[in-house]
Amino acid sequence: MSTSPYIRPGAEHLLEDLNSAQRAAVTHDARALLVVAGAGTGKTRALTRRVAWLITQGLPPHAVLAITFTNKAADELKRRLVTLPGGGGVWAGTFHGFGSFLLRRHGDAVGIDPRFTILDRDDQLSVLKAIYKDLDIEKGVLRPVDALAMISHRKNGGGGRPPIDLTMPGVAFIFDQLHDAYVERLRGADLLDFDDLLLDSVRLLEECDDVAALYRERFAHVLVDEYQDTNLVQRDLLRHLVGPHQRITVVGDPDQSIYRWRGAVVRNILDFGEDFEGAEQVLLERNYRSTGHILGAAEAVIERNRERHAKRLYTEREDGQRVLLTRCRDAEDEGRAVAAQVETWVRQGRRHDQIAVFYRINALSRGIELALNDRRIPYVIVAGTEFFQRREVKDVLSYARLIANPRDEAAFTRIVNVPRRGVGATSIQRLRDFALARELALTDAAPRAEEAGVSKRARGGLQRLLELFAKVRAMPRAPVAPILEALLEGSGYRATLEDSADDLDRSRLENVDELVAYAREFDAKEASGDLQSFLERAALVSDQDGYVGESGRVSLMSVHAAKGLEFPCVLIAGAEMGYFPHARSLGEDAGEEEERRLFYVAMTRAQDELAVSHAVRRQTYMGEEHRAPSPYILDIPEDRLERRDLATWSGASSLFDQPSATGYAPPPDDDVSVVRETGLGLEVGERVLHPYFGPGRLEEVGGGGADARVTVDFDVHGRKQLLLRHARLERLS
DNA sequence: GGAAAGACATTTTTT
DNA sequence: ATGTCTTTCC
Repeated sequence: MSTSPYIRPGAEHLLEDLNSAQRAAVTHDARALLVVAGAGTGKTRALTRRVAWLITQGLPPHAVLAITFTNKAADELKRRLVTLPGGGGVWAGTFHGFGSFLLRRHGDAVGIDPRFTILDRDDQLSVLKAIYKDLDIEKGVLRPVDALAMISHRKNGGGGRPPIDLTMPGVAFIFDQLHDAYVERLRGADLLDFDDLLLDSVRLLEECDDVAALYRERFAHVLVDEYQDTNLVQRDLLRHLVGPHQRITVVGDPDQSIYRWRGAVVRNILDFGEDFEGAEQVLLERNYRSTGHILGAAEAVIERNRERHAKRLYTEREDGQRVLLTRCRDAEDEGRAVAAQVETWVRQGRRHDQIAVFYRINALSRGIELALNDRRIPYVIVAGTEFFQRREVKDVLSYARLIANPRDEAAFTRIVNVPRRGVGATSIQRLRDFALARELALTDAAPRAEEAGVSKRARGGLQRLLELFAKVRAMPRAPVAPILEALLEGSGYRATLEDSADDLDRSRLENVDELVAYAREFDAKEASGDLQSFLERAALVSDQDGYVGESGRVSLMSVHAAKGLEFPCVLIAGAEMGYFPHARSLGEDAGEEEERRLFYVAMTRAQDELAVSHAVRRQTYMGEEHRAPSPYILDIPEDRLERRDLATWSGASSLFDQPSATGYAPPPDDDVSVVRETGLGLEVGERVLHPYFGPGRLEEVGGGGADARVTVDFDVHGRKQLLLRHARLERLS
């Protein structure tokens, strides 16, 4: 391992409080460096320090490109660098932000109007739905959401499972039509979706040598955080950006790759050495975050994955409390158990904001919220419906988008009749048909509404809307807040909310005001910020960017939202088959491995205390289901667990008042004729016993070796597919 | 064209 | 159980 030969004066303090592996990561002079940083090993710290280090070694800050997963991470990085001389010049942002940056400047070289608008998922769906109507396509054969998923899948360069089955009769034909129309529609209206931001950036660098040369010249060192969650297009972007004389550093942890469904490929980080010549790596394995029991339990879970990078985390912390595993009768019980546990921790001196509850799917928050409300425990939901996704906020932004880009069809459709101005579905469709036939943008068709056969009433509404746009377009593009105000007043949007008797509209009005306040703040802070950069900011902020610690409340969030965070006390709810792993991932190895990583990510957020709960029965929209505990729990060594059972019949609810209830018998150990690793000794038709599902009949054995999977028809729980490796089946003779 | 009532499907995670 | 889409009626 080679490190820099000498240290410039003044840089030593950057290394003082680092361990030797971290130092190596910070000072390494490899052309391409992969830092594999396990959970809680000081990854962000190493990355920030490395940037600082490079700068103190003489690299000009503006020659540094730092790509992070969220805007929050980028802001954090910038904040820390500001203290360095010239540190403010670093370009830090997300992949999508960088793509947007490139295309705004050079998009015209590849036929993209630099005034393009960024479409989020909602907008994409509305464009697609309009296409269904225009092309007279039934939604029955292929749902818009699935078509969209497939479009995105294709844009991301395939990889993994296609979201829809194109071999189904008629599907491929319809999909092709939708796909082509979608692409064409976006291009025609200067709209880019998230995927386009990356894809077109790659195209730009590929096709325009001078642009590529310009940025290869400018960025001498590229750093990427959370590399395990990059997709193929992002990797290509980096490869085009990083020429032979540049350096690249990527940081990540393959065990925390949890965005496969969005196109991320773990192989990116595993294959880093092949993608970037002369790559070297540094392993960060010392965990500073968790107690021995928590880390040991998490490691035991993740070890079972096959596709991983060899590493073994260790901690020098005490073992601490065992992982508390609570078996609950149903969701209601689980909610109460969670609330009781929060109270216990608070009694022991924890603050509410030191506690977090994680779940696999957002829908699970409901039951927990109810229970916390019952006990008057303050909480905050992280993510959920995010501010910029709210209907009213999107409405106002759509107005603003039409000022910036008059051809923004998605925005036009959204607000043309909000508030009501007599332009209903029929009028919109007439207008659209008219525009389509003449290859016009919707807004260009609007003045010719009469030709399009739009009714007189609707024409009046359109007229008023167009006048508003003309008026506001005459305003300067900065500051932003007055533009929003003018739109709110001129459209009657605010007045409609103010006059409404609906409670919901009340809070909508507040959100609208909050948006204006946000714009004011933007105006004050961003000296060069105009409407376009404001809209860009609004389009590219993520849920995770909104998280604030120190709220004095318990945090509730999905495991995905928890990525990158840490809490002294963590509860994981719903640790059951169906959630961990999620039902939809079953039957696909890569998917199941990701589910395990997800559980691992959840566990490793915890610093001091970790509690896991599962319910044996759960109410779904189809009725009541029996739930087996998550197989991942079975992988936690018994001596790191403390079990509690609230599902036995005798006085379960009284147990809430005595948290130290006695445990139930652990599942039988693998002694008697337990079959693992291979299917040897088990035959189809045989009766078998599963520790949680109970007795059943073996119906099918598929695959071989460690990947063998079996189908068992359980007497009580019905037919299940299991990975033999994890199933712990016993023969019942 | 619009509001209200009813049908309907819907649940993974989101830059 | 909820929110979204469709139908129905004014």
